[in-house]
Amino acid sequence: MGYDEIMKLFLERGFLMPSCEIYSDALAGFWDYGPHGNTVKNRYVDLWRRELVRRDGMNEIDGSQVMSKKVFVASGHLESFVDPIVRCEKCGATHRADRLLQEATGKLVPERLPVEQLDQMILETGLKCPSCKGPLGKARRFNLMFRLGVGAADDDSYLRPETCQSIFVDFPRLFKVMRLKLPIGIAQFGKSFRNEIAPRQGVMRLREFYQAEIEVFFNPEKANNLDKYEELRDQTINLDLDGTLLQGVKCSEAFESKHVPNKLVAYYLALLHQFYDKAGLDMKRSRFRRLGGQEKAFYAEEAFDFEVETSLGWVELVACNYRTGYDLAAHAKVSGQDISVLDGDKKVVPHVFELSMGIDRSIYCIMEHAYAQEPERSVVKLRPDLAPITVGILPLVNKDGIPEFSKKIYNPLKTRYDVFYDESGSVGRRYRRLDEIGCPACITVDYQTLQDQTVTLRDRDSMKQIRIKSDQIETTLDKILRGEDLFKQ
RNA sequence: GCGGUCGUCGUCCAGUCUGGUCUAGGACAUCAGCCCUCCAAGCUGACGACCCGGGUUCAAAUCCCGGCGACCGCACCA
Repeated sequence: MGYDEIMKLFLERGFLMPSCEIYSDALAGFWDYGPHGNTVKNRYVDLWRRELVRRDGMNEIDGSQVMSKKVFVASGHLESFVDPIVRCEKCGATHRADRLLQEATGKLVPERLPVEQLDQMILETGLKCPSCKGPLGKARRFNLMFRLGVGAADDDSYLRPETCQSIFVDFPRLFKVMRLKLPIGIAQFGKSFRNEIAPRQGVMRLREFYQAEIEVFFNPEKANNLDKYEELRDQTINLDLDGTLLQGVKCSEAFESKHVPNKLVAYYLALLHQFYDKAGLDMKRSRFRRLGGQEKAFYAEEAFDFEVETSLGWVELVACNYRTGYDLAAHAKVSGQDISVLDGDKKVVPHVFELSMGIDRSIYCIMEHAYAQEPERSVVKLRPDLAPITVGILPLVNKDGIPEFSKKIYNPLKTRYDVFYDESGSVGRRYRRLDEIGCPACITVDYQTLQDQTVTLRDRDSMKQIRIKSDQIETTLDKILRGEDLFKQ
């Protein structure tokens, strides 16, 4: 199913809407989650907590979104999270100054060259606009961070462009007071902000977006000394190495053939593969793509993007970056604090391997993979514990005491599950509506219920029905949420 | 940011070229009622829109300008 169908479903069924929609000056790249979208997001994050954070014994924090200027001096974002651009004075086209010069001179032009030097080079080479041969204006740096003025003094600060900087600056205290030992993962779910020049494609590129980031701190001398690696050594992943796709590579093979730098990286790639499998992605359409030198972030020594294939092409869901000691060393230098920690009896500056997950796009891709257009209906085959509604309670008819009995069933379930009570229209219509938002189960109260206290339980995917005792509803729902298939014949 | 295409009920479409008959029409969806013993049935009724601002005109959904947004292409994507 395609992007248009999914976005239509999102807009029509209360998953998502453009932020500030009713105003004419609404900005691109900002979206609000509606009730169903919000529930799916919360449930997705819960899955992330269960299957990555808790499973691996990580610590989760929640840092502030506004951070001081020096954080980004240290992180390199003030200097490097920029594009040097020049604008043509005649046709108005914007170009990357460094790339233009590189093309014209054939020499390497570092991206971080001061703008004065770029201007000088443009003057010397007599560079003109490649589109219209018009004169070029002054080069300037466009920083993708949102700047804020805090307090009456209007102190420079920034909305964080990635959640992980909170983890790095909090790390020294966390390590001490939480009695942490290397290797240790610190995780965070929250908002990040990037002033994209041209946000596109709905939630795929946002200016304000959710990330779930995991920073694994480890002793670089012990990157191959990891007991839990054995648990996942046979887990297979798909690796894309410079355009060559290796499908079904065992974690152990990936390490032994040196496709990944160490056991720790192999283990976390395998763990992430398992996570998305559980989240319901079609893993046959997934890969870890090793990034070449040009593509990597400025802080990454090795990088693998976890990507899935969708109607929009391959979409990056998680950047897996081996950041080395870059971040902690930089924060140590700029802050003047000692950020090294004790590992055994040796002081080390830990290295970092990160799993930087885009939440909004993950949810989009899971929905797209789960959406099926069947001849008679649209159905989203979400795994039950990600569904916005777990169960619908439907009286078959609106008379003879059936609604009353249905409400008796509904009321005690309300506080434990996401339940939806619906008595309007035909029962078939109500099934269809719930299918379309991914609700895995419906309970229908009929005349037999009044006789023997049984209700029908209807399965979203097969549309089959079984009868269960009404006092068995909660245990049955718990089974469904655990992923048990009660409708197999 | 640039270029192209476009913007009408929740959704899809008619109306725009050729200004007035548009008090903006239809279908689907939604809501209420009737009916109703399990997969979008039927009947009755209701709710509901010209993206925003300015201009031209006796008169603007319709023509012009600007803004915002969407899509496609370019560029960008730490």
